[in-house]
Amino acid sequence: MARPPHAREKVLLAYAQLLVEGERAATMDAVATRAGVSKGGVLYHFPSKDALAEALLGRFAEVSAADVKAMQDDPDGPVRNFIRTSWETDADLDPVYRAVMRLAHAGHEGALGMLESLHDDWLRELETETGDAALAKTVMLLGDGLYHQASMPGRWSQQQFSDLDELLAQVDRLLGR
Amino acid sequence: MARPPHAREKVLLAYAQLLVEGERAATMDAVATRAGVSKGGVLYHFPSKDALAEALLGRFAEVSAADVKAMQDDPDGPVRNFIRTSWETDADLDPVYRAVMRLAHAGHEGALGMLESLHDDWLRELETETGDAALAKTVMLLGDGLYHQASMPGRWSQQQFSDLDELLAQVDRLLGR
DNA sequence: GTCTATACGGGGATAGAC
DNA sequence: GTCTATCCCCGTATAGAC
Repeated sequence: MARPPHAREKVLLAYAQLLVEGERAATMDAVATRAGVSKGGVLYHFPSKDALAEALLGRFAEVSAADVKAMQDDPDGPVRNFIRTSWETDADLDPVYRAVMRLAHAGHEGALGMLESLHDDWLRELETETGDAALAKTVMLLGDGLYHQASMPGRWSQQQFSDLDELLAQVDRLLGR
Repeated sequence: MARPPHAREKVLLAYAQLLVEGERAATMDAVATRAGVSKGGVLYHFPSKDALAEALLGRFAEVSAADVKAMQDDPDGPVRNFIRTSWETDADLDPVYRAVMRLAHAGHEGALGMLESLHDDWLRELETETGDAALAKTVMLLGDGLYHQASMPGRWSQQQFSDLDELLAQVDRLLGR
């Protein structure tokens, strides 16, 4: 957090947004325009495009750690927390997660590694609650499915399920509750 | 099918492969090299890069129609067929599907539309078998989860489940079988 | 039908003014 | 700390030879 120069923050945000719209759309020029600064201004804060990606990954590390913590602390348990946060799209993690996913799709090794690591953390929590590896993996798959749908640009099948409860009912069924 | 000039086929295949490795990697130059022809050779068969994308979508229409048909005709029923084919990665559809997904991620409208349409077809078949819309959507989500994992470059969590049977057992449980 | 040569545009990055 | 000007590389596409 730590109040960094406001412009830097806006640039990073613009970069993340543009990534979600398509990795190709995230040019230095487009980032500058959206952030309301000039190309040179962007390059001042981030000396290269890769520096921009690294900064995004740093942000990702922060929010994903917080996400795992929230999963552990949720009174409803990790499974329900996981399904809920995979469903909701306005969480802290979501926009950053989707941006990093684009980087991974584009072949960025660091992005790929961090996603895998978060994936592992999630799975560990799910296994802890369910005590059943196969079951945990199945819940994981449901979350991945939601992210798959969310990863599409535009408004792909936005409302597959009418609401979160309809989906949670299915999860309960799977858990034999 | 119809035996088109062999080179054309090789070019299209190379393009699809490169797309999966990363949309940015699929340059005309890279396609030419992988297909074993020159840049000019590629441009002879496909007058523009967009023509290459259109040809891929045409191929996708063919194999996805065949996929839905196979789903309907499978003696095990649409659900098991869907889960099995989402799990397996060597099917006819798979490489083309993944390539088109990259195009969609890059913001290609046509690719997005065709994926949505196939998605709708799948869902209809699942609903027909289960007679339960929410259940069908849940199965759909599992398949999407598998594709999400498969959509990552490299060997992301290649074997989440040790084998297909472990996953099918979970599906049976969900269906109450 | 396939290749070489080349024109053209866009994106990343540097230098230096303000 | 932010901007303008500029260079260079790479990717697409055209022209035309073989």
